[in-house]
Amino acid sequence: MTIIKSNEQKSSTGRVRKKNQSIILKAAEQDFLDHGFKGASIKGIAERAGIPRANVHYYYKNKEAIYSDILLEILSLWDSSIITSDEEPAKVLGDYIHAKVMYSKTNPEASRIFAGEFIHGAPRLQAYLETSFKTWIDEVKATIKGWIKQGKMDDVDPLYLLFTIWGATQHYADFAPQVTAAMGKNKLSNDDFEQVAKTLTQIILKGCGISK
Amino acid sequence: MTIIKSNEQKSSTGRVRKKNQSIILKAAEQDFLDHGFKGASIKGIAERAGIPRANVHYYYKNKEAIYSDILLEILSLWDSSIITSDEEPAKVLGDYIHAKVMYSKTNPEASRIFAGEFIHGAPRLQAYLETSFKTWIDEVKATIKGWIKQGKMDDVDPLYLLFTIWGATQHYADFAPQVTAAMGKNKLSNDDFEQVAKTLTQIILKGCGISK
DNA sequence: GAATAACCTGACACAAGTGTCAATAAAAAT
DNA sequence: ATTTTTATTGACACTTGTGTCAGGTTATTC
Repeated sequence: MTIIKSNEQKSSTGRVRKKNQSIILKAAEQDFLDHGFKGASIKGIAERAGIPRANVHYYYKNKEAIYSDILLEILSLWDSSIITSDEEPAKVLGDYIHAKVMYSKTNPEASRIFAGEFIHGAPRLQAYLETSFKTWIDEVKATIKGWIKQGKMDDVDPLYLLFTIWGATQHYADFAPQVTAAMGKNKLSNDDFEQVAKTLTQIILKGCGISK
Repeated sequence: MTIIKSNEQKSSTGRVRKKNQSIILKAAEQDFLDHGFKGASIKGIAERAGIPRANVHYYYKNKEAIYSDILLEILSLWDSSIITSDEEPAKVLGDYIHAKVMYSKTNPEASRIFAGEFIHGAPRLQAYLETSFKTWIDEVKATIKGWIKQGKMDDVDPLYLLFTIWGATQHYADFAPQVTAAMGKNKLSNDDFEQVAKTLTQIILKGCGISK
Protein backbone atom coordinates (compact mmCIF):
# COMPACT_ATOMS: atom_id res chain seq x y z
CA MET A 1 0.00 0.00 0.00
CA THR A 2 1.14 3.48 -0.67
CA ILE A 3 -0.63 6.68 0.12
CA ILE A 4 -1.94 8.89 -2.65
CA LYS A 5 -4.73 6.92 -4.12
CA SER A 6 -8.47 7.02 -4.02
CA ASN A 7 -10.15 6.13 -0.79
CA GLU A 8 -13.40 4.68 -1.95
CA GLN A 9 -13.39 1.05 -2.96
CA LYS A 10 -16.69 0.85 -4.77
CA SER A 11 -18.77 3.48 -6.37
CA SER A 12 -22.25 3.52 -4.91
CA THR A 13 -25.29 5.52 -4.22
CA GLY A 14 -23.77 5.54 -0.77
CA ARG A 15 -25.62 6.78 2.26
CA VAL A 16 -25.78 3.78 4.50
CA ARG A 17 -22.30 3.17 3.19
CA LYS A 18 -21.09 6.62 4.07
CA LYS A 19 -22.53 6.45 7.54
CA ASN A 20 -21.07 3.05 8.28
CA GLN A 21 -17.66 3.86 6.91
CA SER A 22 -17.55 6.85 9.17
CA ILE A 23 -18.46 4.73 12.19
CA ILE A 24 -15.78 2.21 11.30
CA LEU A 25 -13.14 4.85 10.72
CA LYS A 26 -13.84 6.48 14.05
CA ALA A 27 -13.60 3.18 15.88
CA ALA A 28 -10.49 2.26 13.95
CA GLU A 29 -8.75 5.52 14.73
CA GLN A 30 -9.23 4.86 18.42
CA ASP A 31 -8.02 1.29 18.11
CA PHE A 32 -4.93 2.36 16.18
CA LEU A 33 -4.21 4.97 18.84
CA ASP A 34 -4.48 2.49 21.65
CA HIS A 35 -2.59 -0.37 20.06
CA GLY A 36 -0.64 0.94 17.08
CA PHE A 37 -1.15 -0.26 13.53
CA LYS A 38 0.05 -3.82 13.98
CA GLY A 39 -1.51 -4.15 17.39
CA ALA A 40 -4.95 -3.09 16.25
CA SER A 41 -7.29 -5.79 14.97
CA ILE A 42 -10.36 -5.82 12.79
CA LYS A 43 -11.99 -7.79 15.55
CA GLY A 44 -11.26 -4.99 18.01
CA ILE A 45 -12.40 -2.31 15.60
CA ALA A 46 -15.65 -4.15 14.92
CA GLU A 47 -16.35 -4.53 18.61
CA ARG A 48 -15.64 -0.87 19.23
CA ALA A 49 -17.92 0.08 16.36
CA GLY A 50 -20.62 -2.27 17.65
CA ILE A 51 -21.02 -4.24 14.46
CA PRO A 52 -20.07 -7.79 13.44
CA ARG A 53 -16.60 -8.27 12.07
CA ALA A 54 -17.85 -9.53 8.71
CA ASN A 55 -19.61 -6.25 8.27
CA VAL A 56 -16.36 -4.38 8.54
CA HIS A 57 -14.95 -6.66 5.88
CA TYR A 58 -17.85 -5.74 3.68
CA TYR A 59 -16.65 -2.15 3.58
CA TYR A 60 -12.93 -2.63 3.87
CA LYS A 61 -10.83 -5.36 2.39
CA ASN A 62 -8.44 -5.37 5.33
CA LYS A 63 -6.70 -3.34 8.02
CA GLU A 64 -4.40 -1.62 5.55
CA ALA A 65 -7.39 -0.27 3.64
CA ILE A 66 -8.87 1.26 6.78
CA TYR A 67 -5.58 2.73 7.85
CA SER A 68 -4.94 4.12 4.42
CA ASP A 69 -8.23 6.01 4.53
CA ILE A 70 -7.41 7.47 7.94
CA LEU A 71 -3.89 8.46 7.03
CA LEU A 72 -5.06 10.13 3.86
CA GLU A 73 -7.41 12.35 5.79
CA ILE A 74 -4.72 13.24 8.30
CA LEU A 75 -2.29 14.18 5.57
CA SER A 76 -4.81 16.45 3.92
CA LEU A 77 -5.24 18.29 7.21
CA TRP A 78 -1.59 18.39 8.11
CA ASP A 79 -0.08 20.79 5.66
CA SER A 80 -3.19 22.83 5.12
CA SER A 81 -1.91 25.62 7.34
CA ILE A 82 0.11 27.63 4.91
CA ILE A 83 3.08 29.92 5.02
CA THR A 84 2.75 32.68 2.48
CA SER A 85 5.31 35.21 1.38
CA ASP A 86 3.01 38.22 1.16
CA GLU A 87 3.01 39.14 4.84
CA GLU A 88 5.59 40.11 7.40
CA PRO A 89 7.43 37.24 9.12
CA ALA A 90 6.07 38.12 12.56
CA LYS A 91 2.51 37.77 11.31
CA VAL A 92 3.10 34.68 9.16
CA LEU A 93 5.06 32.72 11.74
CA GLY A 94 2.84 33.84 14.59
CA ASP A 95 -0.22 32.61 12.75
CA TYR A 96 1.49 29.38 11.83
CA ILE A 97 2.54 28.63 15.38
CA HIS A 98 -0.93 29.44 16.61
CA ALA A 99 -2.50 27.17 14.01
CA LYS A 100 -0.13 24.33 14.89
CA VAL A 101 -0.81 24.62 18.62
CA MET A 102 -4.54 24.64 17.97
CA TYR A 103 -4.16 21.61 15.75
CA SER A 104 -2.60 19.79 18.70
CA LYS A 105 -5.55 20.83 20.80
CA THR A 106 -8.25 19.98 18.27
CA ASN A 107 -6.78 16.94 16.55
CA PRO A 108 -4.58 15.19 19.05
CA GLU A 109 -5.53 11.79 17.64
CA ALA A 110 -4.45 12.73 14.16
CA SER A 111 -1.20 14.14 15.45
CA ARG A 112 -0.46 10.97 17.36
CA ILE A 113 -1.23 8.62 14.51
CA PHE A 114 1.00 10.72 12.31
CA ALA A 115 3.77 10.61 14.90
CA GLY A 116 3.38 6.86 15.31
CA GLU A 117 3.90 6.46 11.62
CA PHE A 118 7.25 8.21 11.77
CA ILE A 119 8.35 6.44 14.90
CA HIS A 120 7.92 3.13 13.14
CA GLY A 121 9.89 4.27 10.14
CA ALA A 122 7.14 5.87 8.04
CA PRO A 123 6.82 2.89 5.69
CA ARG A 124 3.58 4.25 4.27
CA LEU A 125 4.64 7.85 3.83
CA GLN A 126 7.50 7.52 1.38
CA ALA A 127 5.48 8.74 -1.58
CA TYR A 128 4.10 11.65 0.38
CA LEU A 129 7.52 12.70 1.66
CA GLU A 130 8.97 12.66 -1.81
CA THR A 131 6.18 14.63 -3.46
CA SER A 132 3.84 17.12 -1.84
CA PHE A 133 5.88 17.36 1.34
CA LYS A 134 9.10 18.10 -0.51
CA THR A 135 7.39 20.74 -2.61
CA TRP A 136 5.91 22.42 0.43
CA ILE A 137 9.27 22.42 2.17
CA ASP A 138 11.06 23.97 -0.77
CA GLU A 139 8.58 26.81 -1.00
CA VAL A 140 8.80 27.61 2.67
CA LYS A 141 12.57 27.42 2.59
CA ALA A 142 12.63 29.99 -0.17
CA THR A 143 10.28 32.30 1.68
CA ILE A 144 12.34 32.25 4.86
CA LYS A 145 15.58 32.69 2.99
CA GLY A 146 14.03 35.74 1.41
CA TRP A 147 13.27 37.21 4.83
CA ILE A 148 16.84 36.60 5.90
CA LYS A 149 18.23 38.26 2.79
CA GLN A 150 16.00 41.26 3.43
CA GLY A 151 17.37 41.52 6.95
CA LYS A 152 13.97 40.82 8.49
CA MET A 153 15.35 38.07 10.71
CA ASP A 154 18.56 36.41 11.86
CA ASP A 155 20.39 33.95 9.67
CA VAL A 156 18.72 30.81 10.94
CA ASP A 157 18.54 27.64 8.89
CA PRO A 158 14.89 27.55 7.73
CA LEU A 159 14.62 23.82 8.23
CA TYR A 160 15.83 23.91 11.81
CA LEU A 161 13.34 26.66 12.46
CA LEU A 162 10.52 24.58 11.02
CA PHE A 163 11.57 21.48 12.97
CA THR A 164 11.60 23.55 16.13
CA ILE A 165 8.09 24.78 15.52
CA TRP A 166 6.81 21.32 14.67
CA GLY A 167 8.50 19.63 17.58
CA ALA A 168 7.45 22.23 20.08
CA THR A 169 3.82 22.39 18.97
CA GLN A 170 3.14 18.72 18.29
CA HIS A 171 4.63 17.88 21.65
CA TYR A 172 1.39 18.92 23.33
CA ALA A 173 -0.56 16.28 21.46
CA ASP A 174 2.02 13.51 21.17
CA PHE A 175 3.34 13.67 24.72
CA ALA A 176 0.08 14.70 26.37
CA PRO A 177 0.41 12.36 29.36
CA GLN A 178 3.83 13.79 30.15
CA VAL A 179 2.66 17.35 29.70
CA THR A 180 -0.35 16.95 31.92
CA ALA A 181 1.70 15.14 34.57
CA ALA A 182 4.20 17.99 34.62
CA MET A 183 1.46 20.59 34.86
CA GLY A 184 -0.46 18.66 37.47
CA LYS A 185 -3.67 18.78 35.46
CA ASN A 186 -5.88 16.20 33.81
CA LYS A 187 -6.29 18.14 30.62
CA LEU A 188 -5.12 21.46 29.27
CA SER A 189 -7.74 24.20 29.03
CA ASN A 190 -8.39 26.55 26.15
CA ASP A 191 -6.49 29.21 28.00
CA ASP A 192 -3.54 26.89 28.46
CA PHE A 193 -3.30 26.35 24.74
CA GLU A 194 -3.59 30.06 24.04
CA GLN A 195 -0.85 30.66 26.55
CA VAL A 196 1.33 28.02 24.91
CA ALA A 197 0.88 29.66 21.52
CA LYS A 198 1.71 33.05 22.96
CA THR A 199 4.82 31.91 24.81
CA LEU A 200 6.07 29.85 21.91
CA THR A 201 5.56 32.70 19.48
CA GLN A 202 7.41 35.01 21.80
CA ILE A 203 10.40 32.69 22.23
CA ILE A 204 10.71 31.82 18.59
CA LEU A 205 10.19 35.26 17.07
CA LYS A 206 12.53 36.90 19.53
CA GLY A 207 14.93 33.99 19.17
CA CYS A 208 15.09 34.55 15.44
CA GLY A 209 15.45 38.29 15.78
CA ILE A 210 12.07 39.09 14.32
CA SER A 211 10.53 42.32 15.52
CA LYS A 212 6.79 42.76 15.58
CA MET B 1 3.02 -4.49 35.35
CA THR B 2 4.30 -1.21 36.57
CA ILE B 3 7.73 0.21 36.20
CA ILE B 4 9.97 0.58 39.20
CA LYS B 5 10.78 -2.93 40.10
CA SER B 6 13.71 -5.23 39.81
CA ASN B 7 14.65 -6.39 36.38
CA GLU B 8 16.14 -9.77 37.04
CA GLN B 9 13.75 -12.63 37.44
CA LYS B 10 16.05 -15.20 38.99
CA SER B 11 19.26 -14.85 40.88
CA SER B 12 22.02 -16.86 39.27
CA THR B 13 25.68 -17.24 38.71
CA GLY B 14 24.69 -15.76 35.37
CA ARG B 15 27.06 -15.48 32.47
CA VAL B 16 25.39 -17.44 29.76
CA ARG B 17 22.28 -15.87 31.16
CA LYS B 18 23.61 -12.37 30.95
CA LYS B 19 24.82 -12.82 27.41
CA ASN B 20 21.55 -14.30 26.22
CA GLN B 21 19.39 -11.72 27.90
CA SER B 22 21.36 -9.03 26.19
CA ILE B 23 20.87 -10.69 22.80
CA ILE B 24 17.16 -10.99 23.44
CA LEU B 25 16.79 -7.41 24.61
CA LYS B 26 18.59 -6.09 21.56
CA ALA B 27 16.38 -8.09 19.22
CA ALA B 28 13.30 -7.12 21.17
CA GLU B 29 14.09 -3.40 21.04
CA GLN B 30 14.26 -3.59 17.27
CA ASP B 31 11.03 -5.54 17.07
CA PHE B 32 9.23 -3.10 19.33
CA LEU B 33 10.51 -0.23 17.19
CA ASP B 34 9.28 -1.80 13.99
CA HIS B 35 5.92 -3.00 15.22
CA GLY B 36 5.08 -1.27 18.48
CA PHE B 37 4.52 -3.09 21.74
CA LYS B 38 1.34 -4.92 20.80
CA GLY B 39 2.53 -5.59 17.28
CA ALA B 40 5.78 -7.19 18.38
CA SER B 41 5.74 -10.93 19.04
CA ILE B 42 7.93 -13.29 20.98
CA LYS B 43 8.09 -15.35 17.84
CA GLY B 44 9.47 -12.38 15.93
CA ILE B 45 11.91 -11.50 18.68
CA ALA B 46 13.19 -15.06 18.84
CA GLU B 47 13.69 -15.18 15.08
CA ARG B 48 15.54 -11.88 15.13
CA ALA B 49 17.71 -13.12 17.97
CA GLY B 50 18.35 -16.37 16.14
CA ILE B 51 17.20 -18.65 18.93
CA PRO B 52 14.15 -20.87 19.39
CA ARG B 53 11.12 -19.25 20.90
CA ALA B 54 11.04 -21.58 23.90
CA ASN B 55 14.47 -20.33 24.79
CA VAL B 56 13.20 -16.78 25.03
CA HIS B 57 10.50 -18.01 27.35
CA TYR B 58 13.17 -19.57 29.51
CA TYR B 59 14.56 -16.12 30.25
CA TYR B 60 11.45 -14.01 30.12
CA LYS B 61 8.01 -14.97 31.26
CA ASN B 62 6.35 -12.95 28.52
CA LYS B 63 6.48 -9.87 26.32
CA GLU B 64 5.67 -7.53 29.19
CA ALA B 65 8.72 -8.73 31.11
CA ILE B 66 11.01 -8.02 28.17
CA TYR B 67 9.48 -4.62 27.56
CA SER B 68 9.69 -3.74 31.20
CA ASP B 69 13.43 -4.40 31.20
CA ILE B 70 13.92 -2.22 28.14
CA LEU B 71 11.79 0.63 29.41
CA LEU B 72 13.56 0.63 32.73
CA GLU B 73 16.90 1.13 31.06
CA ILE B 74 15.54 3.92 28.90
CA LEU B 75 14.11 5.74 31.89
CA SER B 76 17.39 5.58 33.73
CA LEU B 77 19.08 7.25 30.75
CA TRP B 78 16.39 9.78 30.10
CA ASP B 79 16.58 12.18 32.99
CA SER B 80 20.24 11.66 33.66
CA SER B 81 21.15 14.96 32.01
CA ILE B 82 20.73 17.36 34.85
CA ILE B 83 19.91 21.01 35.29
CA THR B 84 21.77 22.49 38.23
CA SER B 85 21.33 25.84 39.87
CA ASP B 86 24.99 26.63 40.45
CA GLU B 87 25.79 27.93 36.99
CA GLU B 88 24.57 30.72 34.78
CA PRO B 89 21.42 29.99 32.73
CA ALA B 90 23.23 30.36 29.40
CA LYS B 91 25.68 27.63 30.36
CA VAL B 92 23.15 25.33 32.01
CA LEU B 93 20.53 25.51 29.27
CA GLY B 94 23.13 25.41 26.51
CA ASP B 95 24.61 22.24 27.95
CA TYR B 96 21.18 20.73 28.43
CA ILE B 97 20.10 21.41 24.87
CA HIS B 98 23.37 20.00 23.59
CA ALA B 99 22.99 16.87 25.69
CA LYS B 100 19.42 16.37 24.49
CA VAL B 101 20.34 16.76 20.84
CA MET B 102 23.19 14.30 21.25
CA TYR B 103 20.85 11.90 22.96
CA SER B 104 18.66 12.00 19.86
CA LYS B 105 21.71 11.24 17.77
CA THR B 106 23.12 8.47 19.96
CA ASN B 107 19.96 6.83 21.26
CA PRO B 108 17.29 7.30 18.63
CA GLU B 109 15.80 3.89 19.41
CA ALA B 110 15.35 4.73 23.06
CA SER B 111 13.81 8.06 22.21
CA ARG B 112 11.35 6.44 19.85
CA ILE B 113 10.29 3.73 22.23
CA PHE B 114 9.78 6.36 24.87
CA ALA B 115 7.71 8.46 22.48
CA GLY B 116 5.66 5.46 21.44
CA GLU B 117 4.80 4.87 25.04
CA PHE B 118 3.33 8.37 25.38
CA ILE B 119 1.54 8.24 22.06
CA HIS B 120 -0.33 5.18 23.23
CA GLY B 121 -1.29 6.80 26.51
CA ALA B 122 1.72 5.92 28.66
CA PRO B 123 -0.07 3.09 30.48
CA ARG B 124 3.21 1.80 31.90
CA LEU B 125 4.65 5.12 32.97
CA GLN B 126 2.10 6.28 35.50
CA ALA B 127 4.26 5.45 38.50
CA TYR B 128 7.28 7.10 36.95
CA LEU B 129 5.38 10.27 36.06
CA GLU B 130 4.03 10.59 39.57
CA THR B 131 7.33 10.04 41.35
CA SER B 132 10.81 10.69 40.00
CA PHE B 133 9.58 12.70 37.05
CA LYS B 134 7.46 15.00 39.19
CA THR B 135 10.33 15.58 41.59
CA TRP B 136 12.71 16.39 38.78
CA ILE B 137 10.21 18.80 37.25
CA ASP B 138 9.65 20.64 40.51
CA GLU B 139 13.34 21.18 41.05
CA VAL B 140 13.89 22.54 37.57
CA LYS B 141 10.86 24.76 37.84
CA ALA B 142 12.28 26.29 41.00
CA THR B 143 15.67 26.84 39.41
CA ILE B 144 14.24 28.62 36.38
CA LYS B 145 11.89 30.71 38.48
CA GLY B 146 14.96 31.77 40.46
CA TRP B 147 16.64 32.96 37.30
CA ILE B 148 13.58 34.96 36.35
CA LYS B 149 13.38 36.57 39.77
CA GLN B 150 17.03 37.54 39.50
CA GLY B 151 16.33 39.17 36.14
CA LYS B 152 18.59 36.75 34.30
CA MET B 153 15.93 35.90 31.76
CA ASP B 154 12.46 36.88 30.56
CA ASP B 155 9.37 35.81 32.42
CA VAL B 156 8.74 32.57 30.54
CA ASP B 157 6.76 29.74 32.04
CA PRO B 158 9.45 27.17 32.96
CA LEU B 159 7.32 24.26 31.83
CA TYR B 160 6.66 25.69 28.39
CA LEU B 161 10.37 26.29 28.07
CA LEU B 162 11.12 22.69 28.97
CA PHE B 163 8.48 21.33 26.61
CA THR B 164 9.95 23.44 23.84
CA ILE B 165 13.40 22.03 24.43
CA TRP B 166 12.13 18.47 24.61
CA GLY B 167 9.93 18.74 21.57
CA ALA B 168 12.55 20.45 19.48
CA THR B 169 15.38 18.08 20.39
CA GLN B 170 13.54 14.76 20.42
CA HIS B 171 12.06 15.61 17.06
CA TYR B 172 15.32 14.63 15.38
CA ALA B 173 15.04 11.07 16.68
CA ASP B 174 11.29 10.58 16.67
CA PHE B 175 10.57 12.12 13.27
CA ALA B 176 13.83 11.10 11.63
CA PRO B 177 12.27 10.04 8.32
CA GLN B 178 10.57 13.41 7.97
CA VAL B 179 13.73 15.29 8.93
CA THR B 180 15.93 13.44 6.49
CA ALA B 181 13.34 13.80 3.72
CA ALA B 182 13.22 17.55 4.28
CA MET B 183 16.99 17.82 4.31
CA GLY B 184 17.41 15.56 1.30
CA LYS B 185 19.83 13.29 3.12
CA ASN B 186 19.80 9.69 4.19
CA LYS B 187 21.17 10.36 7.62
CA LEU B 188 22.29 13.40 9.57
CA SER B 189 26.03 13.77 10.08
CA ASN B 190 27.86 14.64 13.27
CA ASP B 191 28.19 18.18 12.01
CA ASP B 192 24.47 18.37 11.33
CA PHE B 193 23.72 17.50 14.93
CA GLU B 194 26.25 20.01 16.22
CA GLN B 195 24.66 22.61 14.00
CA VAL B 196 21.22 21.72 15.30
CA ALA B 197 22.40 22.12 18.88
CA LYS B 198 24.00 25.46 18.08
CA THR B 199 20.99 26.87 16.25
CA LEU B 200 18.54 25.64 18.84
CA THR B 201 20.59 27.07 21.68
CA GLN B 202 20.76 30.38 19.89
CA ILE B 203 17.02 30.57 19.25
CA ILE B 204 16.01 29.51 22.72
CA LEU B 205 18.51 31.54 24.74
CA LYS B 206 17.88 34.66 22.73
CA GLY B 207 14.17 33.93 22.75
CA CYS B 208 14.17 33.85 26.54
CA GLY B 209 16.29 36.97 26.82
CA ILE B 210 19.33 35.18 28.19
CA SER B 211 22.64 36.85 27.42
CA LYS B 212 25.81 34.83 27.20
C1' DG C 1 -45.14 -3.35 -5.49
C1' DA C 2 -41.65 -6.04 -8.16
C1' DA C 3 -37.20 -6.25 -9.22
C1' DT C 4 -32.60 -5.10 -8.47
C1' DA C 5 -28.90 -3.56 -5.96
C1' DA C 6 -26.89 -2.77 -1.52
C1' DC C 7 -26.20 -4.45 2.93
C1' DC C 8 -25.75 -7.81 6.86
C1' DT C 9 -23.94 -11.72 9.33
C1' DG C 10 -23.10 -16.67 11.16
C1' DA C 11 -20.09 -20.16 10.02
C1' DC C 12 -15.96 -22.31 8.20
C1' DA C 13 -11.16 -23.18 7.23
C1' DC C 14 -6.73 -21.21 8.08
C1' DA C 15 -2.83 -18.74 9.95
C1' DA C 16 -0.14 -16.85 13.67
C1' DG C 17 0.94 -16.40 18.32
C1' DT C 18 1.19 -18.09 23.34
C1' DG C 19 2.85 -20.66 27.39
C1' DT C 20 4.23 -25.07 29.38
C1' DC C 21 6.51 -29.40 29.80
C1' DA C 22 9.47 -33.24 29.52
C1' DA C 23 13.59 -34.91 27.69
C1' DT C 24 18.32 -33.77 26.69
C1' DA C 25 22.66 -31.19 26.67
C1' DA C 26 26.05 -28.10 28.54
C1' DA C 27 28.28 -25.70 32.52
C1' DA C 28 29.62 -25.20 37.17
C1' DA C 29 30.51 -26.82 41.53
C1' DT C 30 32.45 -30.25 44.57
C1' DA D 1 34.97 -37.38 37.50
C1' DT D 2 30.57 -37.04 39.32
C1' DT D 3 26.83 -34.49 40.81
C1' DT D 4 24.04 -30.57 40.56
C1' DT D 5 22.51 -26.63 38.50
C1' DT D 6 21.57 -24.06 34.43
C1' DA D 7 20.37 -23.97 29.65
C1' DT D 8 18.17 -25.71 25.23
C1' DT D 9 14.51 -27.16 22.35
C1' DG D 10 10.65 -29.87 19.92
C1' DA D 11 6.08 -30.77 20.69
C1' DC D 12 1.38 -30.02 22.42
C1' DA D 13 -2.88 -27.76 23.54
C1' DC D 14 -4.91 -23.47 23.38
C1' DT D 15 -6.22 -18.63 22.10
C1' DT D 16 -6.75 -14.88 19.01
C1' DG D 17 -7.18 -13.12 14.60
C1' DT D 18 -8.11 -13.40 9.34
C1' DG D 19 -10.73 -13.54 4.99
C1' DT D 20 -14.47 -15.58 2.35
C1' DC D 21 -18.92 -17.09 1.25
C1' DA D 22 -23.68 -18.32 1.02
C1' DG D 23 -28.15 -17.25 2.38
C1' DG D 24 -30.95 -13.80 4.25
C1' DT D 25 -32.58 -8.85 4.98
C1' DT D 26 -33.23 -4.15 3.92
C1' DA D 27 -33.18 -0.08 0.60
C1' DT D 28 -33.73 1.90 -3.91
C1' DT D 29 -35.23 2.18 -8.36
C1' DC D 30 -38.47 1.83 -12.03
